[in-house]
Amino acid sequence: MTKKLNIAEVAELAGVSIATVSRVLNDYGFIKESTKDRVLKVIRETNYQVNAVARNLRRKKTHLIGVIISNVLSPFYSVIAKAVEDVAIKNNYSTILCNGGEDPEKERSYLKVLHENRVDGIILSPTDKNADYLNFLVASAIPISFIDRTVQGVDCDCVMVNNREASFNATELLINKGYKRIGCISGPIDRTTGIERLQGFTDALRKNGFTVDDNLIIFGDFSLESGRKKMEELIESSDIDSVFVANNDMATGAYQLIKEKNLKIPEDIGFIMFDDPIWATLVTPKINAISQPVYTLGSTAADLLFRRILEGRKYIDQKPVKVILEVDFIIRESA
Amino acid sequence: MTKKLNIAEVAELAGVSIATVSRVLNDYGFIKESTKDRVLKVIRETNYQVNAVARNLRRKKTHLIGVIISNVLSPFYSVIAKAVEDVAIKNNYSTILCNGGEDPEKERSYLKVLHENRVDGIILSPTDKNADYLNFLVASAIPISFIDRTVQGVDCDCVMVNNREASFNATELLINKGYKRIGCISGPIDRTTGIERLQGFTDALRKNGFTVDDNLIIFGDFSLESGRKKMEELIESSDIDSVFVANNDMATGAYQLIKEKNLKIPEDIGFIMFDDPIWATLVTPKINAISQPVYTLGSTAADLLFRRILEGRKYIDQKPVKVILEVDFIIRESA
DNA sequence: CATAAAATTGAAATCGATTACAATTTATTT
DNA sequence: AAATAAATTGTAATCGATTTCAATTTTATG
Repeated sequence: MTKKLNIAEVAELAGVSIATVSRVLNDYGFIKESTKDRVLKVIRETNYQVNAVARNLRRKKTHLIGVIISNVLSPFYSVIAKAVEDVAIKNNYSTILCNGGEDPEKERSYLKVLHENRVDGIILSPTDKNADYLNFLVASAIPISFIDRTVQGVDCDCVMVNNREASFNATELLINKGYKRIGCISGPIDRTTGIERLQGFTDALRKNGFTVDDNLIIFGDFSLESGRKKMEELIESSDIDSVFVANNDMATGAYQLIKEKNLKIPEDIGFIMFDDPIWATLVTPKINAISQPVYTLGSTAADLLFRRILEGRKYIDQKPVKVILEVDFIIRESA
Repeated sequence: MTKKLNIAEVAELAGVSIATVSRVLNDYGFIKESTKDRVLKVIRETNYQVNAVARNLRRKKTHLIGVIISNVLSPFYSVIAKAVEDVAIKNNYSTILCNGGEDPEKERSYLKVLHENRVDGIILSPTDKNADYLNFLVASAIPISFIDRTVQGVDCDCVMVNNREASFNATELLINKGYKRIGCISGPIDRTTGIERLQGFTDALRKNGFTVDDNLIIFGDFSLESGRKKMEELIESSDIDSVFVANNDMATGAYQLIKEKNLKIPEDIGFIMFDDPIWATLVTPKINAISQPVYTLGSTAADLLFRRILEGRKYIDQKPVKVILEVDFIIRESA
């Protein structure tokens, strides 16, 4: 069990002052080659590693960013996590990943932890219930980027996709294929993604002379389980001939149920989903899907964040940017 | 833009000493109710948040653990990440998630970052190339748990599954179904998971009087792309009638290819895979799979880690534990 | 009421680095 | 060789908390 040294002990061993060791650690100022070598030798031999906690305290920078997403298990969010992490590494930052779980309480508690740990920035896919706390964070000058969703009344950089338009197009495809009783498994309407996708759906119905039948619209919580359950309810209560599902996890659940009930796609039921999970092309027939530029979503949010983090003074007072990325609607064989 | 206060300023505002504020923050020692209320009032009104960096420095504890997995995108590792995070929260810890990417360099660099940041413990799915550095970490008394794989010559707690036995059983099923030319898409043999699963495969062949034909064994790197490519090579070079794929990502790629080539499962080709991704039951026919207790894998590793972290003195010198979990071999319709 | 015990508070050391500034050495320029 | 500039190193303050120890105030006890 080797004792863990601190900078003072390294200095002692090398026969120099603490300041000199710090200088070689950070490679700045003037140091004679020979003393530098001597210090480096000690560092190497003792396996000394700086204490980043002390360094961060002094520097008032942690080189840490926090990411709060609602579900690491979802292929959608895990790609985002990866993208953010990639950008972070490129900027020499590490990432604290937090699983908000669509739970405002948990989200709030994570925000607190991240703030207490003085992360240099936060990327958040918010649940819309923590506006006050978020405004407090914004006020205390910690950069935040929203991803996938925003929060009313909080003014931050954000990156999203054209949910409404994409949902509109998807629904219209169903209409054009001749489906008449089109169901929708929507997300919660207190998420911007939930409401916007639903709006796109109803927009399309109205524009094409359909009446919007509330019985055909049912609300899940974006989880697989809810997708499955809501699909079952939809099939049993209303006589739908097709369905638009508002995200990949719910779509997975819905598809499970359709398969169990032995319904044929696209004959018995037309199927279109927001997101394009890997299984969409593995099953037969292949599923029509709205493919989001997920990686870009994440990397863009991270880029925005680092712009503020790194070029602080220059960007800090700039108005927040809102980036809307275009999705790709892929027509395959399910409607 | 509210200024961020420190404990001294809070003390000032409340008209007490720093020590007193610290006492109410941490709820210990004797404090008069009335002064406590006064301090709490100031804290509330100013939205003061402790600086965890300073606290961590003084306490020599960060309440942070690090998790290095090789791919957040893989459903396997993302479940592990979730499990670890769940356990961490329960213990009032936060998690720094790092994507090792099957790259020893990157893994090494992350270990360094985690160590510098003085995380209280590390969970690692290692690549076997950083034994020295790991031993150095072990020596400096930072608790480590291996998950999914181990490293030769490094003595840590670890949690794995019975890879060899499970692969044996899976392969034997293929044999019993009458397949004669059984291929294997193996993982890299410098990962314990790679070698063990391959051993299970060859064990089964030998026990059943097959000769082990090197042409039927091909090595991927556990990624989707490699699964796809290796499947193609296998089909073109050897005339296999069935295949055992050593993990879910490679299996996904392999399945993509099989579908593109319009091969029928299980008639043209029998298919069995290690892991049980969500799509295994979505496709037709459903795929036989070796289902790992993934969540338990993660939570167990985390439990072991926290045992060492929290009950330090008591466990610190205890011999490392090795936990082997049983997988579930699910026979469906693909062989 | 004096005294001991308990409660309450604060002063100052500490954690381990960074960094401004001062001090000393060495090199360069007249 | 003296004066000046540049290079090298060290001292001490600082970041923002926790915690030990001592000092002071209250309360309890005989």
